[in-house]
Amino acid sequence: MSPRRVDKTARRQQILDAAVRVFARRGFAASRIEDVAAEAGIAKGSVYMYFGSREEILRAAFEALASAMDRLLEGALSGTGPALARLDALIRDVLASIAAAPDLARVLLDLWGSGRDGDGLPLDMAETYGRYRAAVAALLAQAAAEGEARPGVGEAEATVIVGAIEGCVLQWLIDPRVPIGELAEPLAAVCLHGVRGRDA
Amino acid sequence: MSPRRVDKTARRQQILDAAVRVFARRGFAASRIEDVAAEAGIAKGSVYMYFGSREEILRAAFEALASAMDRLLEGALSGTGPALARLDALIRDVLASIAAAPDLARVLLDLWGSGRDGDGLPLDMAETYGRYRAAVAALLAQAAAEGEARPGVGEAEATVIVGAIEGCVLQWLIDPRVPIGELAEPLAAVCLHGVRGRDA
Amino acid sequence: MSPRRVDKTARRQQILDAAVRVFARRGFAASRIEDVAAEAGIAKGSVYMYFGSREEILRAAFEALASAMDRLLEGALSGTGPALARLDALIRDVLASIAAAPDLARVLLDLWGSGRDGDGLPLDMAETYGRYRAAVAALLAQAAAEGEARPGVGEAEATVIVGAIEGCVLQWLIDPRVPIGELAEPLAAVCLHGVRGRDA
Amino acid sequence: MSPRRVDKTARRQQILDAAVRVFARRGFAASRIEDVAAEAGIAKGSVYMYFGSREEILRAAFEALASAMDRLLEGALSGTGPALARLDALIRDVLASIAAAPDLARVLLDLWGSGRDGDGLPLDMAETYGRYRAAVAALLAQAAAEGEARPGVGEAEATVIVGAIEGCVLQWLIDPRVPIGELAEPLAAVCLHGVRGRDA
DNA sequence: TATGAATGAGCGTTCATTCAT
DNA sequence: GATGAATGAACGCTCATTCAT
Repeated sequence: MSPRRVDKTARRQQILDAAVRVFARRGFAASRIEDVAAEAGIAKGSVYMYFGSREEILRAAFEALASAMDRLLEGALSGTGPALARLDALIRDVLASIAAAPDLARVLLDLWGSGRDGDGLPLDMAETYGRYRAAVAALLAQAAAEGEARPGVGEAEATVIVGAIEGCVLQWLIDPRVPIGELAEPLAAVCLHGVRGRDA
Repeated sequence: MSPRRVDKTARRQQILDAAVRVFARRGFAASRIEDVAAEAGIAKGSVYMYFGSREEILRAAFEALASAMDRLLEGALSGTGPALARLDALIRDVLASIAAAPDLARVLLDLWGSGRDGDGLPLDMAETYGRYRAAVAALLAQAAAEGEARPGVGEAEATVIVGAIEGCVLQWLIDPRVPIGELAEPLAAVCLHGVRGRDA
Repeated sequence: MSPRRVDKTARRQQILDAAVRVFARRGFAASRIEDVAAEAGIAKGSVYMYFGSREEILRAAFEALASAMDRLLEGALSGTGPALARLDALIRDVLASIAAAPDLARVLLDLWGSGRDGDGLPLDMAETYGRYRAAVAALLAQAAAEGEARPGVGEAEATVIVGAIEGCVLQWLIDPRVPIGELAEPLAAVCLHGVRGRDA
Repeated sequence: MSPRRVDKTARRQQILDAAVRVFARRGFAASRIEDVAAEAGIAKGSVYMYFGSREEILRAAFEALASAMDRLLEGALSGTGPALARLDALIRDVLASIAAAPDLARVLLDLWGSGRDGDGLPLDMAETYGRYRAAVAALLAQAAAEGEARPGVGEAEATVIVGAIEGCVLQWLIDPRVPIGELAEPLAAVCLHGVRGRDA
């Protein structure tokens, strides 16, 4: 009548957190369900009470990442103030967000490659990055309207800026010695002014 | 040098090319030795006459990619002319190189994540990207010396520029609709002048 | 006898009925304890308050079937009147009994194969069918004594008659379009007179 | 250039034979692929070179059984001579066929129950038995035309005769002490003349 | 040299059973 | 009593690798 009570949502999150740590350490392909269970301190079979399959855990990690990113984009778009300042803030927020959850960020290495032919993981990373670019493009368009960006900046420049951010993350993922925490400043500076400098 | 029909090197290359096509299509994790053999038009067991293991094929792909990149970096560093022009040319060359061998480029998705705990693949991607950044940093330093870049540009800006290039490649890998071929121009423009523009 | 809502026996029967429906639908091998519990409207763990194991439920179904059959055989043997008439009635009763509880009958498909090496189910189906044959043989012997069956009919003919009955049931189990309800008449006719007919 | 050579068909048959022995012993549900492989003297994985799944092995057994039966029915229908004599011969042939391959016959216990909801085995046992009944019905119709069976014998009587045959097999499967080899005579006698006897 | 049949370790997933509440 | 979360042994299947030919 009063059975064992558990917060299923919390449990699921606990497993997801454990999985993210394991994925970060070994990569998704080399991560065994048993590793995840051990990291979560539960039995192998128990994982399947909360996730239907190994892939579903990866998808959950993707969703966590994507919704965090969407929150940031939303914030940048709905903010007030000059567009360029908001772009600058977005750059800082994205890097801060990644530094705050580095294990989750490491899963990007597995996520970027997902969705190819055989893996049954239609994560729609493409759409997520599309939204990313669209948000940055919108900020650039506003900045141009405000006279703070040169006329004509558009999708291509948005791709470059998104690329610069994600490319910095990529380098840090490949080599943790890359000082991700100190990159916000130069990242914003280069994106806004280039290496020739504000007045070169 | 004394070929009986095809020499070992050519055969090995043929298998590597086939493997790269398969990896590009399905990702390394989902690529079976049998798929590679079939794509190469040989028998499964024959692959092992040229590669010691499945991982070794991926390592060979990495080496092809890394040496192509080194060749480009070498060219940029040893070239003559203004450093900024050589950086601009490097950016174009990298993108052209990727567009010329898109399947090999797609393997980056698997390579970036390699070298983690469990996968027995000490590829030293980190060092490769370190050389990449060092080359760009050297160009920036020269440009600064030439008065073409603002003083103080260094490692951090090099990381941002490498990030911008690779981040554009990343976006194209995630979504082939991203027009990688048209990105050289805006990439160079943003890296050199930022979105505010040459005279903003 | 002192029920707190429902007594244990009724609850057990309720679970058995549910199990029989599930077994009939999916077969024993594909039937999960959870399916049975859901069909019974109780929780999975509760099944174990009434049955020691999954196999024990199947054994209970066997016992229900066997005791129903024994009741029928008992009736035929203890009845009065000509033996052949009682055999005729037995045939009708068996078919009627099966038509009255078709789900239970479907479990025969799982029961017939039980008791083999690995399944830990010593159901003694063999003995049940032995009693079945013995009863029919007894009726035949009486019929022969009454001059209503040819002399010499014995175990073998009993096996054929039991076979004919169960073989008709088998065909209906395999294909429900077989009109089990209309088979009593021709079954009795063939067993008693053959296809050549009463006066062929 | 001259790789190991095997007769794939023979190998497949060897595995099927082994599987049939295992299925006969433990039943399909309790038979592990590893048991089959061990019985065949090969490794577990090798089974999958010849069968796509565990179920496919059972299906192959079904097909062997069904085609043997079809051959017998074909023979009876295409034979010459009085229809009743051919029915008599069919009965003997079926029993002889089963006695000649008792392990294969034991698989019937698993086959009869196949094709239910959850098991993904659309074996069409129903159609096989439909052909069986149709053949017997055709023989009976011919016999009636020849004046050797009473008019009006039809599908129902065919069902009874098929039932009698298969029901005898069933009893032998349940209890190997049932003398299947000695049942042809009484089976034919009862089917043709009933227990009252030729001239009762 | 090339082959492809054979291997067997390894893993994802299932589910009967247990037991704390 | 009743529950349902948790367990972990078990098994189907895969596939990198080997090796006899």
